[in-house]
Amino acid sequence: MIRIALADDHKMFAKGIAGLLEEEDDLRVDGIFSNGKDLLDFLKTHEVDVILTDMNMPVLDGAGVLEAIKKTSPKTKAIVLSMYHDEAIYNRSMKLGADAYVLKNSDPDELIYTVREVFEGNYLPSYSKLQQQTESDEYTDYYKLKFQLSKRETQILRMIKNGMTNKEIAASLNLSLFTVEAHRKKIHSKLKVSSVSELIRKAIDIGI
Amino acid sequence: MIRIALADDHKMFAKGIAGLLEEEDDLRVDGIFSNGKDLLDFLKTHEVDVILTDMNMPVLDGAGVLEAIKKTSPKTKAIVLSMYHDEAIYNRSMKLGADAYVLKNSDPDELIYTVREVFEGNYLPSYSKLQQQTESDEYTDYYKLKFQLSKRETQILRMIKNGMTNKEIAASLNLSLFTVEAHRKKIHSKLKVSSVSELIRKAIDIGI
DNA sequence: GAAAAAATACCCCAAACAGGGGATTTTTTC
DNA sequence: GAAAAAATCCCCTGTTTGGGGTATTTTTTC
Repeated sequence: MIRIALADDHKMFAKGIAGLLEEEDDLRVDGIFSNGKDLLDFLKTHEVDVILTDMNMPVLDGAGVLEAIKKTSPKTKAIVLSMYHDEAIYNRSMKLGADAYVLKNSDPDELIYTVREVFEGNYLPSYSKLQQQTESDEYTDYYKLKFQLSKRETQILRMIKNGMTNKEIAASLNLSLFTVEAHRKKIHSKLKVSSVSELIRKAIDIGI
Repeated sequence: MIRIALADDHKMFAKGIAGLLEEEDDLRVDGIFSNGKDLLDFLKTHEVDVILTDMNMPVLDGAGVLEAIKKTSPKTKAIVLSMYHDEAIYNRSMKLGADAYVLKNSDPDELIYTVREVFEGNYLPSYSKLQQQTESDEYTDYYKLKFQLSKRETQILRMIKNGMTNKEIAASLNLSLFTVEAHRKKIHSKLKVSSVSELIRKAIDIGI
């Protein structure tokens, strides 16, 4: 039996995940919390095998949880739940000792699989696994078909969504600023938007 | 027994909500779908009392679901689940015949309460109810305390997040463009961000 | 009712974005 | 291997943001 505790400030989502995991015979959710502090308090008196934590939480965020866990109960495995396909957040999580990084809009089976593998100690986190999570998502596929974004466009859209400027994107991909601007114009026309804010919103909606 | 069917493209979330509702003795979830079309297909052969639907879905979105439902099974009540505290989306939902509009980051009890009231025919949707949903959220409270955003700042942040430009916001609130810019600068310094994209992301993180 | 906070409005300047065009090279597809 | 699509780069122009000020009026708070 794999004992689990989780923290996520979106209560509906937290309860949701818990129900999902409880359906599995070998998984048991012992605690559901909506911030990191409540989770850590719980862990003072209860032992679990795996914790799932969101990064953005009030009072004590995911980073704080990871740090504390690695100190106080190093045997406990930690899986980060994140809304963002963002390399910077991914790297920060790993540095803080996370054992896995799962996107919130990935398939529920993906999460269950990861919990088991992490528990067994067989899971080797990598950024390419994160790539796969978004790529295997059938709905992203649908939108890819609907909006016909090319690979480069998808990549750049993701970077814009993650808060990067055209200049930063150009530097990061070794492209001319003009090229990035050209891609951006194409993205705008394909997604029928005309500003960053609309763009980001659309990107979130279609789960890119 | 209130019979429910729901559609949301975030599978984890959909399964989550379902589990949450199933915990109540008087609620039963007969179908969980990840797009509007699958939900409508189900409704051809099954009768339910209340449907819950996300607005942003592939294949057939929430608007399409509402339109179809009101035609084919007008007795079925429809509740819109939305990520966005956005008056435009709210109004569109209502125009299309939604019986209620519930935010995804509101309290689970809020949703359960709304399902029951809508089923009983006692629920009168209003935009002020939407206001309450965000305001009663304890975590938004936490962030309000942390970042000390004023009312006006919160309002403007929400409008920026919803894709409006300073000019549009100024026009909509009957303010000078300078004023909106001034507020925006304050918001930036309070949230420690320096661009729209970071701003929107932060707004989503703190659930505004 | 005085002090503090919020909301309002304005100026300046530099940086970033948005949209219009055109053109070449590389890669994919059939 | 020809045609189509994707990716690259450049120019021009106007709009929108971002950050630095200052200052007055309105509202809140104690």
